[in-house]
Amino acid sequence: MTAFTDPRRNQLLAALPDAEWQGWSSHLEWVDMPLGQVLYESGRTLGHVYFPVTSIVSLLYVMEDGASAEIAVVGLEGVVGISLFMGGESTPSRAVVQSAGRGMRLSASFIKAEFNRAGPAMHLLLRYTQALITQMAQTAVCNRHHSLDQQLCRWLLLSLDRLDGPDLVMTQELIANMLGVRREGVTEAALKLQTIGLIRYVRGRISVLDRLGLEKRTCECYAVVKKEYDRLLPDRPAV
Amino acid sequence: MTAFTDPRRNQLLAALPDAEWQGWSSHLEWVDMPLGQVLYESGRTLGHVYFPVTSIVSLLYVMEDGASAEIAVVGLEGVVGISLFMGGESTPSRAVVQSAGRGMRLSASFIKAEFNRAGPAMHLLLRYTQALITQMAQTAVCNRHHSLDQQLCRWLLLSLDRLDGPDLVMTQELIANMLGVRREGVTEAALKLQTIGLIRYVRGRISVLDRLGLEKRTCECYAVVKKEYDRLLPDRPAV
DNA sequence: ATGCCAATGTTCGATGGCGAACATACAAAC
DNA sequence: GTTTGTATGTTCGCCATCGAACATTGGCAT
Repeated sequence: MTAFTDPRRNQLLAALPDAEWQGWSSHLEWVDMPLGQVLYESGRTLGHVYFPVTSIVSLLYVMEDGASAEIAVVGLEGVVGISLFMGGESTPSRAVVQSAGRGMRLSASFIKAEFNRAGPAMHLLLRYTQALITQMAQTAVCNRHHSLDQQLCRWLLLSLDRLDGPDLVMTQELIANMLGVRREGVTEAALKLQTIGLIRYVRGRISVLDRLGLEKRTCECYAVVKKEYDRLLPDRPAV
Repeated sequence: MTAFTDPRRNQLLAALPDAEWQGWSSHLEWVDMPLGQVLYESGRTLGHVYFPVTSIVSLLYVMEDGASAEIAVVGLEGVVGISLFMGGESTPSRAVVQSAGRGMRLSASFIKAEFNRAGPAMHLLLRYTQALITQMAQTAVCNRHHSLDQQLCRWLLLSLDRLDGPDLVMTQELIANMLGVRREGVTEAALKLQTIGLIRYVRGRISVLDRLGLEKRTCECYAVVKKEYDRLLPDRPAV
């Protein structure tokens, strides 16, 4: 079983105490998560929660006029569908697979039952939810104050953290949709990054050449969020 | 006991089943919440959670350069300090009293213990947290896509919903700080609103004359958030 | 190999908000 | 009534992003 097919590459599943993991593993099922798949739609009740393993999922809000904005991103560090255990059953946002891959899912009834046991799994999911809240808050701040350049760097880093290698399969058009800006704006920003040697891209494939350079160029938002995830979600099971 | 001094004007306290309320009431204490008071600071562990009764609290992020942006607002419908029961103990944001008034507070240890009983109080707090998440998400969207004009309307409406009358005690300078924009921008937007007769203001006191007019002028974000609060937090105790 | 289409590159004027500087006006204190 | 400080009003040039229109390029299908 390689790192790519180990379900516990997902850090929430990895952080689950063994006792819980025993119970969960027979209920977890692999799902393919192709690019563009909509895991859930605004206002719709969810049937499952999804633990991305090699995929990345965007939470985004689609406005009445069709424009959109990314609210947060979920990858191997988290879970999609928190409204199931938070009690609301749905949210006004949409979840779309932003980077194809695989993940594990659990039925709504199972995760709710496990959550309501009020044990370590619940506390783990709640700490994850708080980290997600931080990401959303920082997205709001970033949208207010930072340049497209900086936001692109932040977005690339957030994606990179959730992938295995330095390559993202992602057109500028899609990035623009996520960030809620024009495609041309992304083109210009990406050109600058390529010119100074931080990235290289060809038709929908972006390679990050200089990760540190991106970190220097982005705003504080990236570090704030990363630090908070690290603080709230230690790598190994907590007793 | 007037509406102003009834602790259960706070809608979370009101929604608490009587059994829980019995246990809580002796631990709740009134606190004055003067304008500008910092309830908690970024990264600091909290000593209490606060249930605003007549006050309004802003959650905001202060950047390294001193600029700020409001992430969400909490009034009689909610509680300040969710990180205590979410398990993180702190957040990277700051909570500041935006509109002076009173509130009730509970010690960190008490609220954590109550939450961990995993009963109706926990589920109520979690549903509130989900509503707050929606507000944050919509703030991110609004910051990305909507004009200062629309955002000012949204902000006025959010404040109005948490107050008793049509008057806000609030300078344009402070509003600008919350929204993360320049004071001059707020002045211009407010002038327009005053010219068309939606509001009237004099030196730090804003009177809303035409609430419906504001609702027509603001973006969809306001309605999305309001609808979600109404859906997640029914007025009366849930069994 | 050719054609086609998705992806990227380029340019234009328009616009909303910024930063700075300064003017006015109200209200409370003296 | 005068003073003083806070609150609001006004202006100007600047810049990032927008919206639209169009050019170029790379890779896949046939």
